[in-house]
Amino acid sequence: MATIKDVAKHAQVSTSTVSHVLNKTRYVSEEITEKVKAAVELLNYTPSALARSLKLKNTRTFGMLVTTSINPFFAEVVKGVERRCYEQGYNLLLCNTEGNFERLRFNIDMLLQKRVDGLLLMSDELVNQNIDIFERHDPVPTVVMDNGDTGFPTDKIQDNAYKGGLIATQYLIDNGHTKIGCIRGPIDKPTAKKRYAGFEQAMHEANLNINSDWVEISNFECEDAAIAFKKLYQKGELPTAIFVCNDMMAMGVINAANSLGLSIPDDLSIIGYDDIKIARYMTPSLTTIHQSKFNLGQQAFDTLLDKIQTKRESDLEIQLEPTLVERSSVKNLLL
Amino acid sequence: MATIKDVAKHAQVSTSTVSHVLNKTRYVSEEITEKVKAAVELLNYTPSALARSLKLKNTRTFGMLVTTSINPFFAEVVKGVERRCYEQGYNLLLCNTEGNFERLRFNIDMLLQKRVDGLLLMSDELVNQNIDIFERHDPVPTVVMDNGDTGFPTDKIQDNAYKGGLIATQYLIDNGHTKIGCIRGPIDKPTAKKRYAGFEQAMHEANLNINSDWVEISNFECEDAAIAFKKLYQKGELPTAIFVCNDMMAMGVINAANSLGLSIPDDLSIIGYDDIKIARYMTPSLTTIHQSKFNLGQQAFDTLLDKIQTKRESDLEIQLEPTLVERSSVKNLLL
DNA sequence: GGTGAATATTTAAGCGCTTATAATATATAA
DNA sequence: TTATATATTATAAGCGCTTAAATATTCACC
Repeated sequence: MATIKDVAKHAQVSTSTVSHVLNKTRYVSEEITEKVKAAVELLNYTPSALARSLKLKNTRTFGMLVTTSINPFFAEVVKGVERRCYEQGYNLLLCNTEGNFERLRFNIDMLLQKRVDGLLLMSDELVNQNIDIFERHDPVPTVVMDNGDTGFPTDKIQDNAYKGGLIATQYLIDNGHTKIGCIRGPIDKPTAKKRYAGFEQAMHEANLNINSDWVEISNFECEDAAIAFKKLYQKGELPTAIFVCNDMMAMGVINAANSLGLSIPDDLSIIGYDDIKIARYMTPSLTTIHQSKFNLGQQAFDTLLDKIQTKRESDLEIQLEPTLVERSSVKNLLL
Repeated sequence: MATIKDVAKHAQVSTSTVSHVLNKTRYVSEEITEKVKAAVELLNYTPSALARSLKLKNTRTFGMLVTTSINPFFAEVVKGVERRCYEQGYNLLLCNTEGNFERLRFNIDMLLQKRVDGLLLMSDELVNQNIDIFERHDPVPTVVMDNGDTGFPTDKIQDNAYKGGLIATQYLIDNGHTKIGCIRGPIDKPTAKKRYAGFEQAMHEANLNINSDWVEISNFECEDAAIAFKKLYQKGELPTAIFVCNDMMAMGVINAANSLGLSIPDDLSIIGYDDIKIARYMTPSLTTIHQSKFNLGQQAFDTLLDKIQTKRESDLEIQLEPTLVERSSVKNLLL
């Protein structure tokens, strides 16, 4: 593989001149520029970003940690990040933690050895774990995309989960529902907690009781939500509406309800959360809380880039506001 | 940031000794090993993979190009690759082409500058385009995960799309359907072509006519498939079953059919292709052709790794066999 | 023609590693 | 005791780049 030296030799100039014409870092005469370019062409020269990075101390690469990129929610956020990377000439090293803390540690180690310029963390495993990894290394610019407490200072960008839960529940109430259930996320995940807190608050404000038979805990996945719903179903009387705390679970619930002979929204109304791309194409189309995942991704990237470029010391905290998307999975009981 | 020199100085040994204890590349006495490890601990030393790679001429990083990682099919394949990367201590640089050839070129350029050890290509933009990019650079071990002709020699790993189309259609026929339509993928995509060819063959073998009113071309996405179905619907008589050439399109079709007042599978049977994770949770659960995306990803990784480790010159071509997954979206007319 | 300023190019050090080779200390045999 | 083999560690070159400093060249002006 040709190096800058080979190019220099062929063009009969010094390596520094080659470097300067390649990077346009200072004036080089027309004649020499041409010679260099010809040599580059001839030798199929491709500069080594490795050597360059070693010298420059930056890699134009970000590392991103995600619980599982297979989940449409994460996938859409990653896409937003990746898009911005492309636009800004960065690359993305993507790692899944698959819910495994050891894997998180290992991946962060590798990313730091590869000297990524920054880190994007969207992995729950992080939260409330001892982050000695970050103490062990020099601090890398980081932005966390999660609602949890991280235990170390960092930029944070997140959806206003509390408000989202509130809006979702209020919408059900506004449609005349009073018997309202909830299939929520894990007890220990801050995002799940906040969405549920919004639910509680809305119920409280409307002077409605929360029937504990109608509250199930699940894990944000299709499969388990279907199971959770069946459990709820077997307890006897059904609520008329359920706030299912993310769209993937809503999909599982709709499927389970259907196979139990329930028609949505006629027998049971469902509202989801996230507005993943496929929500619109569920049957029935899912009414849900929209959070802009693409934006979340882009903003996270921009925040990170800003931190690096401006060497900002302070930590930013950005909240995105969720909005309601009305589709066909909630029945209006007042009509 | 501490370097190997700092560690050496603190441990009062040479850098070469430090390197050897870190990499276990030769015997170092117990005593000195301890001293080195203590210094590493003390200084929070993290070796620079950059410098290491520059010297060693390998990065333990693969680049992967994907049309769009948001598509569940791609996402699942990527996940398989990523899993394997983790297991083998590799990292993945993920790039989306978003259907843009310029972006493909640019990304490949970046990946090669970053000196990835290998390339995984699962991007349609590639096919039949002039791949001067690969001529311009030294050859990088590459595996293509697509049915298309690449125009340059490479390992290839793909699903037997023709057979999949055949199986899907035969299943509809075996269930008593004779009026069968197809919503297929783009004319110019080899995968789409092969799936459709399987459809044609099955129809032919069963002496069934293909009604051109019942064949629509779409683009493997929800949105457009919904539109395509509506077009088909407006033409008059409906088929009793449709082979929809991937699951995402099937989701769009089911949704569209529903909003037109059609019940699936009672009024219309649908079979999909891919068996993406959410297929089971569609309403009704989607009968489809399973191709092992996770396997596809893992095999692609393994093939690439093998190519590198064994310096294999010849090109491998692996076909994965699709299988039928029976669920609830196809009605048996014979009962 | 000689001078200094401005312009254009080269030299060489260094980024943080690995590793072939050299050097040194220690053990063994003659 | 000396020569030789063995075990352990150090020296130094080089991977492919960037860039400060040094050098060479051009040119205006007296």
